[in-house]
Amino acid sequence: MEKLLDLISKEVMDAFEKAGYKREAGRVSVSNRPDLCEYQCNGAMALAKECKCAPINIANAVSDALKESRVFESVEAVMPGFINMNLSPAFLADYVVKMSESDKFGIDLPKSETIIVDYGGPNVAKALHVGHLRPAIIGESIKRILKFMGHKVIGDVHMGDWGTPMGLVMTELRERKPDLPYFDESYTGEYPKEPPFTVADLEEIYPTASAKSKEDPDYKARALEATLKLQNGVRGYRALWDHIMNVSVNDMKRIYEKLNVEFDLWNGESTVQYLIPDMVKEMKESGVAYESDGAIVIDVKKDTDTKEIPPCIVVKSDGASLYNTTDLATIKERVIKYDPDQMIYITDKRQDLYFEQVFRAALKAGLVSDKVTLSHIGFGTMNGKDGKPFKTRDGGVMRLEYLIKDIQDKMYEKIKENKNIDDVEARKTADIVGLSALLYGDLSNQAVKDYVFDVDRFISFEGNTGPYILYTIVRIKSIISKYKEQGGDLSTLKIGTPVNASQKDLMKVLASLSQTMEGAAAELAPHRVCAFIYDLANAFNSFYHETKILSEENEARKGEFIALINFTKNVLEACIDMLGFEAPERM
RNA sequence: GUGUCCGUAGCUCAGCUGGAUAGAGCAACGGCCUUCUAAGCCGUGGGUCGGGGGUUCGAAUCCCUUCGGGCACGCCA
Repeated sequence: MEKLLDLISKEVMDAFEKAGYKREAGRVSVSNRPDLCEYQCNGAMALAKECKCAPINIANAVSDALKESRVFESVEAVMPGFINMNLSPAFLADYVVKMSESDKFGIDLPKSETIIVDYGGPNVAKALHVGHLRPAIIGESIKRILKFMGHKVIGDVHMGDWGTPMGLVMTELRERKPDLPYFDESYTGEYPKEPPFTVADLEEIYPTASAKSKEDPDYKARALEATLKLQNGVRGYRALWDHIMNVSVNDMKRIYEKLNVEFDLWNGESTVQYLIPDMVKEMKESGVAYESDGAIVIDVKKDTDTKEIPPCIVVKSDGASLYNTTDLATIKERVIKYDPDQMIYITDKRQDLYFEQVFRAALKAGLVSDKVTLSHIGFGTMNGKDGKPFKTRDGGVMRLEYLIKDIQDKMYEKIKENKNIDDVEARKTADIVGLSALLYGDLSNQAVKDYVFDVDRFISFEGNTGPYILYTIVRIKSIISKYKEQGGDLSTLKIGTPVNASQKDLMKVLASLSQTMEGAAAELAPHRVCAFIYDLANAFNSFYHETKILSEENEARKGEFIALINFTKNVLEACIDMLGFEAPERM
């Protein structure tokens, strides 16, 4: 379906043409003066100079040409040259009915693309912490938005699973349990199926090892040696690595699941190691990569640059690979395996320059064609109420699991205070509503900006929060289930012409969905979806208060109300699904 | 130093492909529950859109400049 604003614009453009002016001037926007009109066109004023006539004359001519239009209820030219319009209720109703009867609410889907979203970026053998929250939920939401828009989207968690940390863990493990068969290079038998450690062990081992290596050069040397053995495929070390991966990945999945975050690929740095030697060789042979200060680099400067862009280092001077190397190899692998149209990376915005370098290097080295869009969404820092990066009370880094639990516990307390319900249901509701608070609190901000993480504000039922949105949905669900109890049948209902102002407002908000989704998808901006559902929830609540729905005596009209709120609910639910949460039945 | 992002109400944030009186929420104050969930709705007060120039009929929005802050700038990720 054509977007509502486009339909209206077309109508006004025709009128401009009919009145003898160029049609481009007929672009319509939502009014910024709702007290005066619903939609406005400012084209007459822009046109005035070039036509050498008063803008009001143009506006008058155009509004005359629109007198017969069935799209508008009223059209008025106002000084100095605004054209103010109100939509015909019947036209609006017709539009919303068509939306409700169409697949995807009548949104015109773009050409379907294959898009890889690279987000998450956790490190194996380390507990997920608050720093992993934003990439996970922003990435997840972007993935869901793009999926909704009909794209084939592949989410890749892309773990840090191949560097020195792995060697550190193995070294510490060897200190503690030197007799394990993994460290016996003469051992040829099967290795145990059970890992020689638990997640809890792992999470304690890494910081210990990391601290030791900083103090003890000898220990550090052993860790590097272990890393090398792993990377060279020494059998015992590989087997041990598999254990670490299994234990760690299972735990990550458990936490990500709490956030409703799901990945299609559990790839990481290790995944593309096999591609690196040939890739580097080809880069050197073709001449794009050359030696500089002992390292292998690719120049990525451009004449148009306004700043100095340092070369992209592909191989370190000690011959080892680094983050850049695996990222380049990953691009190569993705092109071969998935032939994507886009790759989107979600990381901290501090990596802006880094990704610029990698993207240029990938293009220059021919790993990817210029038809493929490579983009980096850099998000800002999550700050505490003091405006400084979020820390626990004692100044440490909070584990993600605790952060989630904390917000869900607080929600539980709040629910128990307000409602008299049993613990099991309260707990279940608290988990759902708490998650909405966490996700919405983050996603409602523009991703690039730093934001203040304020649990008390997020879990509030008032204002622009997740719980408020859910409350609205639950309210609708409650009305609908009562309607059904009274013998109503939803399947026969159809949205009707609005009978009051708030109903019309609600329908106008609904009709702007495609505009919102197009923008959110183009800008990869979940906060646009948040802004939309907040508007929609507000519009519904106003309608709810102005209109008695179930006690409406006119049965046909009651049915039209129910159809409208049911559609509203469907849109709200689709939208919160794109943000990564869902609504409970009651709250 | 160079580059980049940000600066909007007391607080937290929208708005930024230029339009009429800059919007929400929180906090403050005042109304609205015998009736669909008051976790709601309606209303009041609160702003030199960091400052200064410029472009334009018109600028929070575009350009320049300046101040303040965050961040990044070759072997970390």
